[in-house]
Amino acid sequence: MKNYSIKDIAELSGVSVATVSRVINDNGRFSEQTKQKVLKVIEETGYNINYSAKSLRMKKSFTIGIIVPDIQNYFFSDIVQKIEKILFELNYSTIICNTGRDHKKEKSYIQMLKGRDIDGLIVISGVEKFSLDSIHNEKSIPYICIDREPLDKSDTIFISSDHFSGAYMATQHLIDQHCLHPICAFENANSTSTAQRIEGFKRCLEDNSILFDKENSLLQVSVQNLHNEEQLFPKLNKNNVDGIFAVNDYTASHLMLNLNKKDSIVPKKIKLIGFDGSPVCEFTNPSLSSIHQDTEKIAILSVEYLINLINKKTSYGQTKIVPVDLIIRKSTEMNNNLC
Amino acid sequence: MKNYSIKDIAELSGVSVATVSRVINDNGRFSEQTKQKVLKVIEETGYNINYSAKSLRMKKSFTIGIIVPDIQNYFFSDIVQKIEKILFELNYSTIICNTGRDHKKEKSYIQMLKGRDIDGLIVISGVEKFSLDSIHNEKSIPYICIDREPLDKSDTIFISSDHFSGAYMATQHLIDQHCLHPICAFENANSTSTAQRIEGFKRCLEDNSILFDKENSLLQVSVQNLHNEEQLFPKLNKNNVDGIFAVNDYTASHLMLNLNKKDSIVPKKIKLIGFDGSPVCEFTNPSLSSIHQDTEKIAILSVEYLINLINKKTSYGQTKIVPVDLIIRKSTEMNNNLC
DNA sequence: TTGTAAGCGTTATCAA
DNA sequence: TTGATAACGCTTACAA
Repeated sequence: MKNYSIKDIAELSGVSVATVSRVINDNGRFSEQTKQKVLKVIEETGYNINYSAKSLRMKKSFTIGIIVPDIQNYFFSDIVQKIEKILFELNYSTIICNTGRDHKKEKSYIQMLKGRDIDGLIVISGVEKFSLDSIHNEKSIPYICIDREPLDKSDTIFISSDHFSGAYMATQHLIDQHCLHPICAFENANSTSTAQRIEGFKRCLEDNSILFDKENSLLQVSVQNLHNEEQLFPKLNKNNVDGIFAVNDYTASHLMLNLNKKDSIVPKKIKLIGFDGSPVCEFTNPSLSSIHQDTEKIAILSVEYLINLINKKTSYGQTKIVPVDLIIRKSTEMNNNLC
Repeated sequence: MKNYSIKDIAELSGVSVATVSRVINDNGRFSEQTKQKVLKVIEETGYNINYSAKSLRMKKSFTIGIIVPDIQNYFFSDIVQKIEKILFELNYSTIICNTGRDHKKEKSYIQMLKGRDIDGLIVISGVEKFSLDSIHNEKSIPYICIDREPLDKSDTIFISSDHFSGAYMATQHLIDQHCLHPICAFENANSTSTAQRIEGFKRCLEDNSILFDKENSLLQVSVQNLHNEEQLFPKLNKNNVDGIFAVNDYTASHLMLNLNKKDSIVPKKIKLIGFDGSPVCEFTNPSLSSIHQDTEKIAILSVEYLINLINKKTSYGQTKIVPVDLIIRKSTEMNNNLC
């Protein structure tokens, strides 16, 4: 079997290439008879569209790029998978670009995506503010930013979970569970969303008249080194910490492992809550309270707005905030049932 | 900024398009002087290669497709991410096709990938034996099967973890930990790898003179319904089950949640071991023993052989088995320290 | 309703 | 060392 081209189909069905093209794309007029004839030949030959040629001609590739830091991360793979599913149903191909948080790799990927004439781009999270790096004009690719602030908001549509409120809810929950000295744990505060979560934490303390000071209310940890982290307990004890809001489940779950290594102090002495709502929450011991992000909604919105942007059906410069939910599990349970 | 083409670059640097192409691809001869001139213009204009045109002309797309059931699954996302990383370094783009285990979606994806003139394909796991569906001839796309048997072994290279030995090791470990009545738990045995794991379990029982019978040695569970599974305990009690080899960590971890819901019977009454070596093993309580798959090795081998296949540097019909490791954690610990 | 032909941006052949 | 040009497979005026 050779690779048939539209020209072969034209010859085999005794019509011109133009007609074949019209039939394939159901565009323009042709008789039912020719249509059947052509379709039959296409069926028989197993003809396959050549997208390179089509893209070249139409300057449109039916391809969407996704820039994502790390598909190993549950939240990212969840959202990517959902976006991909929706796009597939819309007949778009997806090129997933896993940057590994490497700025050079990101640049390089964007270069490649541009060269492939992608119709649109979805940027998920990441450290710096995002910019497509091209002079702002009609040639630039429509893109959507999820959980990552664009350098220029008028360039794009910004979609984000309500990180601030989520963090606020988490912190308030700790306080409601009688935590007097809650702190916020994180690995780094580089990303937009982490920064917002920390802000939410801070605001909640203030609203509850609890002193927030950078030195003692924030705890920077390195998950990699957590298992041989000697300084953790002294730090916690010094400030009488009885509640920890970790900015994501990854940090929270590792923290829990460490805290409970010798004695089970979560939730008895320290209550712990994470952020993301990942599956690991169910498996930790005790199970981990968390803030659940609505990835389904984020995925749907992202695709919807991107497609609208591509078809110029909506305007740039919008911001969409997606609500989050507090999921209460055992890691923040009160000590009613102490023996 | 318009999108510059090679023609623009040619004009701006006062040479022909042919020369520009030669410089860009460093192929053919040209003077150092022209090279510098052209490179300078490229730099200044921010010229970007048009891959559609290049692919169309060269019948080569510098793109590799990956067919994968579900990137939510840790093992898959791990391996996909590693493959993608290696391919990126080799200047290949990757199109990740998440089939959701949907046969029609898979077909549709393969159609699309063919239309994009992909240079090669990596197929990861999946239910049925894989076939590219094209008459076997020179036009077919080189592909690698990971953990999924090809319909025709002479068509491809088959790379797989040593599922059989892994399962054998897991089962032997249960027996070494004094389990007298081990069983094997799984959701379904559709995939090649699961079937092999069950085989390994079976053989190990036989080698240890433990009776294997389909009815009582195998336990089919539905993770979805596990939390309200009433029949689980009667089944286990009936056969005096004291050890469970679950064919993957996903099943194992959910099983553990269920088994320990009321009393902690793992590992005291029942020892439990999984397969995959996913991160969740560290978080379950008790931590989950498992068989670790060497995804790094699998990824490296896959890319290496695929590239060789593309460049006709190796031959079809090979099979590569990648060794696995037994990781012992608390879920299979013996009851020395009973109080 | 159908056909002809130009052109999308490359690479590669052939000639200079 | 360079340049002119055909060809890759497709869509789309424009013509018939």
